[in-house]
Amino acid sequence: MVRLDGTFFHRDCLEVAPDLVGKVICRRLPDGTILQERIAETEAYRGTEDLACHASKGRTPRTELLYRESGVIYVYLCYGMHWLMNVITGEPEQPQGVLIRAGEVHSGPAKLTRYLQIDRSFNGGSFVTHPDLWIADDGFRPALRTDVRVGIDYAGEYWKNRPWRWIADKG
DNA sequence: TTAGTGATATCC
DNA sequence: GATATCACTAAA
Repeated sequence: MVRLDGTFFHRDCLEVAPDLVGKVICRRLPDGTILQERIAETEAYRGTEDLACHASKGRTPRTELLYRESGVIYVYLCYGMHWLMNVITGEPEQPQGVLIRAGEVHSGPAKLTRYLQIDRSFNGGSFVTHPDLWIADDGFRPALRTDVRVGIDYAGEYWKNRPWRWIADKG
């Protein structure tokens, strides 16, 4: 198991998102327990022109993290009760990131963060340096398939139909 | 299909 | 200060 470093995340989100599927997300709890789960699904959000990307709404305190350096952890609350976790990718000042959409065991972005006990306290940290949250490569390379992104009907026909969701193929 | 929940942005 | 919106989930 090798922890992913800055060079892994320092690429376009359209490269990082498929590469993240099959990687192992690791979380050390306060009592020392280490949780691990393989990533089964990711989505890419790319730039201000991508109407599904939060940065398309403008640069605000909330979206500021998208402009930070790759590897930064972006966690936000959705529908008042669900924490969603992203990793920032690409060049600083170019807002883009990858949503960790599901694990092998816990399907659904909010189920995964609930299992891993991730909340806003991780927002602004980094997958490269955080002592209790990181992503590792154990050499496994799953077969992938793609699909459109979920829950972005508001983004218009073009962006809604980008095949920017990557899913580990079963079997 | 719908309720539940609260941060965020936008409009007074 | 008020309101509308939202990268979701569970129950029915």
